[in-house]
Amino acid sequence: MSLRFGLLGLLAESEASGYELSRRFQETLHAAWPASHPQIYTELNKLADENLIEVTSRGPRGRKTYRITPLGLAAVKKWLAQSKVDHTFRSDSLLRSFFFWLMEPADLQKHLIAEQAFFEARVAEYKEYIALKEDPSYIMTPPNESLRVTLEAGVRLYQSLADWAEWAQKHTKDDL
Amino acid sequence: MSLRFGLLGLLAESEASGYELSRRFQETLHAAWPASHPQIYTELNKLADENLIEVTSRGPRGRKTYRITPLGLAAVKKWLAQSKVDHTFRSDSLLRSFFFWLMEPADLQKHLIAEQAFFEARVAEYKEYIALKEDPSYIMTPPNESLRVTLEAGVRLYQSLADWAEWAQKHTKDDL
DNA sequence: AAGCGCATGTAAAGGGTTACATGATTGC
DNA sequence: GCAATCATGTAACCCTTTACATGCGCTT
Repeated sequence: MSLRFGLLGLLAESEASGYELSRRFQETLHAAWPASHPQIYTELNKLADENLIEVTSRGPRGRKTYRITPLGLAAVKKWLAQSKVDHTFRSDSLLRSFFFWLMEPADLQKHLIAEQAFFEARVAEYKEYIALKEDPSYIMTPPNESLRVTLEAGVRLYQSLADWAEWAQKHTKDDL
Repeated sequence: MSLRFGLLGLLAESEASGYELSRRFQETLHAAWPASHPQIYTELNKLADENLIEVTSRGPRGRKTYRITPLGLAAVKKWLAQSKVDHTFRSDSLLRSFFFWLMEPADLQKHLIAEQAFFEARVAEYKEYIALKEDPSYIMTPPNESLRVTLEAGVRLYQSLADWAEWAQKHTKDDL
């Protein structure tokens, strides 16, 4: 159910075509909610059927530009204000940690070092993005303010996992 | 693909029936990889077909106890040592944060307070679990050592989100 | 004219949730 | 005898991924 609201949320900011939404998903929302292009195009057609969005123009190569309707805007706002947050959490990374005891110590150390590097790379990526926004020449629109808040979550989340991976290296080494 | 390895990993520790595995998933792995009972029973039958596990006994009420086979044990170990970690991350909670600018300030504050409380409750839960393990009378088996490492990840992860939710309250308030 | 990027889709398969269904055993 | 818990499963539906398919427009 979240994909549709991700799309509606992006369209609340400005009109866009499926292709543009696909790219914006890739660049930003992807970190919190991955979506592939067939899924996006399918969902856009459904949203249009339900009158939550509408086609405003057709360009070259069959390009369709969508705009959110008042009905659609009301739907996102209702989702944000009234629906229960789904706290489902799935992580291959953490699932593996339950079974570290089945790994060769050398493999485990290698694994944890790679994990730490991965998480730190994410932290660096988000910090760089934040730095761009803190440049005084950068125009702070409301959507950009929100993006700033999301990026802060990303930095903190991945920093905590990087620290964990580092801690786990020491913790599992001591026990040998 | 991760579900099967979650089941194999649990069976590597000891024999169990589908019902027991279902309950153990609920208690522990659930936090990193939720699984419902129809999914578990279906997967167990597939694993048995592929000779990765085998039925060792049948009890009352059609109860079947499964044991991991050497083939199955090799499969989990290979998964742990050789397969790429899937870093896919999905979070309704973070997705919403992209669209905070669409919320009424009062609703946003309420939302962030509730999120903080939720994350803090998780932290408390995991810390309590860790405290149990740190009791000197507690026997530290290898699986329990790993569980300790996983719980540490849980504490750090949810603490970072709780801190973020608190930070976001201030950050979004200042801008009004 | 060839090749790349734009642009949208369909189809099949896999993974996951929810609802439905059934029946045995235990404890009161 | 009744209710709760044990115990396993099927069916339908939804969401997501991957592979396949098509064609336009721009640049070289």
